[in-house]
Amino acid sequence: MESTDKPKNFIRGIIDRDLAEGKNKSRIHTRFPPEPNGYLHIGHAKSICLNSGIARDYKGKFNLRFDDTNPCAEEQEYVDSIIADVKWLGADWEDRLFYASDYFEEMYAYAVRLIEKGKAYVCDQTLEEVREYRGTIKETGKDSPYRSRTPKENLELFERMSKGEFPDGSKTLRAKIDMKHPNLLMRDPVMYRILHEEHHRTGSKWCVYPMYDWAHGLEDSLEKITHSICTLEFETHRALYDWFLDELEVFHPQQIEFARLNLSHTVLSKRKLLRLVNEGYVSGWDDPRMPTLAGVRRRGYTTESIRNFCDTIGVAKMNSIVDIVVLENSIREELNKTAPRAMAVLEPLKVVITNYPEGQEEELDAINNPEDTAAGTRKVPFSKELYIEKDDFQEEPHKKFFRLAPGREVRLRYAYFVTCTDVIKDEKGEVREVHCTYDPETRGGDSPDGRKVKGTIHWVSAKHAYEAEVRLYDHLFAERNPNDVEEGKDFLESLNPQSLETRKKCYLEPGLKTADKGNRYQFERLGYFTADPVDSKPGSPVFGRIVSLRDTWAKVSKKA
RNA sequence: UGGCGGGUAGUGUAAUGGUAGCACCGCAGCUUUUGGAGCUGCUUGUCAAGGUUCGAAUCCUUGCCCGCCAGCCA
Repeated sequence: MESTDKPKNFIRGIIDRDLAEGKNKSRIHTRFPPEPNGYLHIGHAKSICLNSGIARDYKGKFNLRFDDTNPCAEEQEYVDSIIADVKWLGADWEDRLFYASDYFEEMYAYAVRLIEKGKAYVCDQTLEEVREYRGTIKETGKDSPYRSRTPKENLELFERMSKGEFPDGSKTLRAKIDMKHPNLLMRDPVMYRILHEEHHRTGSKWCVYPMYDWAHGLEDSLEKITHSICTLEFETHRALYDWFLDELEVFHPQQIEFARLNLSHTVLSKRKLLRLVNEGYVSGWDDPRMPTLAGVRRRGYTTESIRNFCDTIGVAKMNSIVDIVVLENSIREELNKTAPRAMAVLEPLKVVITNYPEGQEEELDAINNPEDTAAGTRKVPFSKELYIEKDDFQEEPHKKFFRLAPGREVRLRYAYFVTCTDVIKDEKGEVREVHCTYDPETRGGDSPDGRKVKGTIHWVSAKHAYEAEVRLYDHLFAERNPNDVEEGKDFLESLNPQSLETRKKCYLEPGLKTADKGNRYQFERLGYFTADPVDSKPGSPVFGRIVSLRDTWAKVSKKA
């Protein structure tokens, strides 16, 4: 590869070699083949970025294909969400959106060819019999008694199967390979099963449906895919993939396997995510706490951040668990550069500027983004009564605490130097409000006499502040380890209780009232927040935290 | 006494026989109109034992450890 900024991995190494050898006439064609039985999650993003990234960098093509060969769990809603998510990630399939179900006719014809060749037969064994005859890891299998049917018989039976003459499970079409093969998958695998089930696209047209191993290679072959990239658990399937394509003597793509993504503290299993949705633990697949693409998008993650994340984690064949902080870092890195700053107070403490004229108001200039001068400035209203963050005041300051304390002068960001003169407490001894004096000479936050303050704190004008709702959900749904649930325990028991969403009132500078849905902000020192694209209403955005506190995660990790 | 695939700092990933690098985490210093921002620096690694070689993370042998496979799921 000529460019060094492109990701390096073993798959690109294979492609470089293939290209050097002129394989497939130096054509590169990849695909992403999800089954529409759930929403896509961050793990899928890895595959999408890998496949579409290769097509992009090598000037090849990339297909989006729905592997909809099992009507039982597949739904149009999932198809729609997957299309939206892949598009959001910026993968471009141009006009090549395909469905395995579009190939059912061709697959059928190929199956007939295999039967004619004497390489496939109709089997009447029950599920239990098939299992029993398959043998085990240590013992070889036994031939099915139906294995010796003639091609003529098989042809006739297969036709009757597809016409719906037999009930579900009564017959299968099986490849005739080797019941003693050390690889269990090669012991006469099922190619077609009978399923009198409504398919989300083909309706009731079919009642025999192809199995993954039979269908997938054909789909790849039909689309002239050059590199069929899939996850590690399909490694043992490659022998079968190759066997079918060799027997059929059709275009033969190369299957390459890589390790799927595991994220620490994160559930990345469609089955489990489906339970969270169905059992009401979350509001839906796009709940901001979900690791689905719809979820992280709603939470405030950007396309760019997910793509950078995928580049960062790399591609290999080793099973590994990527630390969740790597994901968080990817969005933090971007938002630090792009998100406008705003002042906000989550835990208010009232501050009265005693020497500020009663009823006076003024507007001060605040920088929108110190990382990006082009973002300009905005006006922030100031008045006699303010709110500051409770944490920004300590009556008896610790050694390393440089913010507000009795007798101490600090800067109100973009406003004035103030000095704390009084602390007002209630009968319980709790600090209710703090009185300060301000220095009118320090307007804007700099002192003409050059005196320095050690702390700068953020604030909002009590009178002007916009009272909004913030949601402090913690990151995703967290477990100590994704696949490491104790024996016999439900994974729900290991969910991090801090994932639970907390809603609270907060005070924001008034300009945020008109924040558009999906806008992202850095609330000074409090973190990154986004105006929820789903729950926000015009004029009253609801803000959700995008990145959770690093400290929280440190605590969780220590406990775990 | 099955088959297949893997083991590189704490984590993840490069280096296809030629200086073991990068990112995240961690630590230290500096800096900042709030830092979880910025800058600079630092610690830590080739599963083990043999072998081939001038030279091995890389090739060979043996061992150890880990993952996947016994759906009419994908």
